Amino acid sequence: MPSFTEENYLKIIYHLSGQDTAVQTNAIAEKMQTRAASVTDMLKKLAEKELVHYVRYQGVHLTQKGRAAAIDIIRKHRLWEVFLVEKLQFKWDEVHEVAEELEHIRSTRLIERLDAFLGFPKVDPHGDPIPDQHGRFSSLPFITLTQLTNGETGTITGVSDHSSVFLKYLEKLQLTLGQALKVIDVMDFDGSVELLVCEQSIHISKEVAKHILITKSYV
Amino acid sequence: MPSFTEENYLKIIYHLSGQDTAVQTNAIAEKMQTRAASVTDMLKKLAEKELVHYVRYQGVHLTQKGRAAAIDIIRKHRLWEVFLVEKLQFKWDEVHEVAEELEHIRSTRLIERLDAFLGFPKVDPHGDPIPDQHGRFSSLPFITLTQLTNGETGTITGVSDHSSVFLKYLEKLQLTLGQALKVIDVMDFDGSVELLVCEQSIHISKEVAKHILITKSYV
DNA sequence: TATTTTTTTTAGATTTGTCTAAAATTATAG
DNA sequence: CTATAATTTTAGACAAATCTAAAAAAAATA
Repeated sequence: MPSFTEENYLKIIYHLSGQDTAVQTNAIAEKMQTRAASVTDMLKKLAEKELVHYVRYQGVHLTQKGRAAAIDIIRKHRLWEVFLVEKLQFKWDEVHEVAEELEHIRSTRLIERLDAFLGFPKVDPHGDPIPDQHGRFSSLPFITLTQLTNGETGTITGVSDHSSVFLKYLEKLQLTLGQALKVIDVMDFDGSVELLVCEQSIHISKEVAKHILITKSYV
Repeated sequence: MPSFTEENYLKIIYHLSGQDTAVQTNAIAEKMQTRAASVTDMLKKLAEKELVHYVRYQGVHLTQKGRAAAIDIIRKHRLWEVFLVEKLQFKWDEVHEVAEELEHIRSTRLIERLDAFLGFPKVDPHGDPIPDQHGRFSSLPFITLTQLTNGETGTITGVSDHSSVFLKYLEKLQLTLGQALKVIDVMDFDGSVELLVCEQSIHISKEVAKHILITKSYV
């Protein structure tokens, strides 16, 4: 079984993986808050354990086994986040750090019973889908708010930045999960967006819009 | 803040501490499943951090600071055990290992909210008292079943062995928390005990009786 | 294509917690 | 009270995960 640290590497490699582009050493180093040399060392070890495919100077990608391990950690992380918000009254911007710790608890029975206790939730407090026992996502087709054009409407179903500052900012603007909105105008020069939310007009930057995930509605 | 391993040492030293007798290196080694040499190394480090008083060849005992840290871990361990039994339908013999992991999660907010969520329980599923935020126990005066004499009655309010085998055995005999019982006879030659439980007579060894904690009733 | 820059890897050291084997200390027994 | 036994500590080593500094490879630029 992978160590605590190995699990963190796998999770980060998973999140950095696009469709068949290899993940670079430096990218991992930045996310792990460590040095490239340390990453190289770890990649060799993970390759040894057949959790990643690794070719020197070419970056890595996960093997089947590595991906399964990563998804398992993500499952645990997201279930614990639901627990913290639903049962312990944490706010959506308070859960990340604690879930980072809880995700490493090793007990299959625990996580299956937690899942049942929570009523088999499909998404976490940020709208991210929770994989089932077999690692399958019931994935809703997300688009970002920047992909909506003038006059289109949708519902906020996720966010792609989990930092406390970002989430607190959204909350202040009432841009929380489930919120319906309409794009009034997208500014050409900077991509910022004017929205109609709760019958009020608000204005957000492109940077913010990029991290808000939408399910389009066709009214 | 102490490391994961340091926390385990503190907890074990706490459990091995009697009234002002120093705890021996070998005793710690046995509980930690490690070698005496490793324990010596760790004791030096804990002494450095002022978590224990340590004199070479004389054993250790906890400082105020060390005791507070140990009690904090015990509090977390026991609260998680209550959670596992009350909310996730674990049995009392299944919780120990998982709680050993959960007790190391570092979040004051988490543990205070968990406490509230559970309704501020006073004892864990084995009857052990749960210290409050300030490390205070609401300690009931326990005696062991071996201290009851012929004809005396009492209620099971705790156990001092948390192993799965022991707990499963008790369960089979219906010797669970809250169970009322009466001592019919204590055998002189081996200290084994004949009990009246649920209107049935059962016989248990001294070894077993020693680990059953009783609150005496005066009927 | 040759040169510079960026990225990645190697080599060697450090820290944490562990180990074995041997030495030192304390306890026990005749 | 000395000899033996048990306990504890030191010395030196190891594995995991990290680091710095320098070398190697790949990418970018002229």
